Amino acid sequence: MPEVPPPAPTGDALLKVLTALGNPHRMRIVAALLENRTYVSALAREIGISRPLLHMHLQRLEAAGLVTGTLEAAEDGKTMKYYDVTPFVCELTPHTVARAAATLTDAEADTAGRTAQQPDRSAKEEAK
Amino acid sequence: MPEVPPPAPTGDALLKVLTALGNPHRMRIVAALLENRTYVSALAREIGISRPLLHMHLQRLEAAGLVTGTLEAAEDGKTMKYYDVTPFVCELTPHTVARAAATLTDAEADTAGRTAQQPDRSAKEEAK
DNA sequence: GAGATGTGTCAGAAATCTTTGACAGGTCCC
DNA sequence: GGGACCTGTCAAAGATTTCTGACACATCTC
Repeated sequence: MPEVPPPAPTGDALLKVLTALGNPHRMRIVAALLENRTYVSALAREIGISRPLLHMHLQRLEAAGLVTGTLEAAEDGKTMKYYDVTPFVCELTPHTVARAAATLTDAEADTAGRTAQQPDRSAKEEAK
Repeated sequence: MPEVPPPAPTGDALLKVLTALGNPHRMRIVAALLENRTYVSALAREIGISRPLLHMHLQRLEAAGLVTGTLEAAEDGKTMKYYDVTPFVCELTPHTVARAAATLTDAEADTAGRTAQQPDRSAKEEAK
């Protein structure tokens, strides 16, 4: 097993995780997916929301790196998208929050697209 | 130190923490307050936002239990509200999220039924 | 008194997030 | 050819959150 480094998330990454998890539906989605992986339609029926809505929520969770979706072919040939939760670990304390806040790229001028994910980060800010 | 009990936050409490922390300004507020406590007006100048806006953000953070504000009298008699960050600890993993999701009192919009339930227990300041 | 500081509140824009309904495609089985 | 499933997308409403400009009060100093 490789060394487990301190996550030390960048400000943007932590912000994405927090906004992704800060929603009742998405918390329930993680809970349902942790118990047993399923595909989109079944999950929508399970938690009682529409498919387009679930699709959006899953996209948000996946963009934050909390779940991963894989397109799989069932025996009968139908393609279904199964989702699994990522074994993420994130410790939330004043210190970790402050540390992340220091690397927040506030004016996020990312191209407006639906596949918005991990913007490149190269600038490290040096305070004081 | 004695045994540190697992926080085991209720779904609503965790949700409140996540939505409170899931905002660039509020993350920066926690960071600034961790470095040194201040009063509202000074903090507003420090991070460059208006006082009413900061007031709202602080209220949100305090409602989540992440910071605490105390009204103190300066030497010259002016009353200023100083804020400190609470030493919160919250581990974010699929398991903790799922555990919290199980106790979510989400559907608060109960159109027909009237269930006795007050998730909000805020102590009001005594009006002058 | 005026002017500086501090506190808090309020309505209303502005921006963002959530949700719905309809649409597109695909594969199977009767 | 339907249906019954699966996948995805889109535009537009609906509901929240964010933000700004005012306003109110208080104290101290000039």
